[in-house]
Amino acid sequence: MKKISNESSLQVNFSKRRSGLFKKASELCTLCGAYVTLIIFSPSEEVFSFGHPNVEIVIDRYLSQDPPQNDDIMKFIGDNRSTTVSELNVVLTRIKDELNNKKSRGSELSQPRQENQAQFF
Amino acid sequence: MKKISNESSLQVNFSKRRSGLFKKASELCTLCGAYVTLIIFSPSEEVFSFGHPNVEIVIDRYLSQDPPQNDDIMKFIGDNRSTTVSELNVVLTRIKDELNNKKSRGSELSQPRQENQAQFF
DNA sequence: AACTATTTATAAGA
DNA sequence: TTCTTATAAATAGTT
Repeated sequence: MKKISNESSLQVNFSKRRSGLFKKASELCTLCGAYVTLIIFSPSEEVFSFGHPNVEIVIDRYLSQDPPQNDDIMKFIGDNRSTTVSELNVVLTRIKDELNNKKSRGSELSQPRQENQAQFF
Repeated sequence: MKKISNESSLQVNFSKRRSGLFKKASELCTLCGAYVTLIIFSPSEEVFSFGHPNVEIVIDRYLSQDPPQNDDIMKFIGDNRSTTVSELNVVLTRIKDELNNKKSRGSELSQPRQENQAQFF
């Protein structure tokens, strides 16, 4: 699985998959009572978001985890039955970036978390 | 579509759908080069997260939108081909909570956004 | 956890 | 874009 090169089919594909993702996210809330937030930026910087009960509450809860749970990534890998190599690459990229972030992080938002997380690495 | 009452089938269902959602989120990143974050809290408070390039970057970008785009919810509704009544309820709940949040909001994290958003309501 | 019948999502084309 | 439809994938229920 690789990035779609054709511009117009990328646009169509993005639109369809975005819809599908939001639908499944809301179904997970309804079916299981989960708290979920999903934020998507298109390649052209458009933002689309969903949150239950709302985006900010889930973000707040995520950022104020004490101590932060870093095993969530592992849970994802372990649970994903049919993960392909290229999908795992996405996850590995995330882990790499995550590790880099421990060392140099700039935004005001992330700052408060830095001290907490530092203990874990 | 309604919340699953049976505890063990809820657990199984949550596990399967969570995997599916993470897989689709990572596929959207790979296929379309989108920036995505997905945060899920299970009913038992476990947290699962995914982000590309990572969770914090997408959150930062979402929270620092200036001006914040409030039409994202409408885009979701307009785009979702086969949205059912119960799924729309989830969205409407979000809108309601969002509106409530404009009036009373407490957390440090959300505070900076409050002024920006107030102009929109 | 594995199997499978069924439903749903998606890609490609009109 | 929207609609159609063949194919692929996800899911629910079962064992």
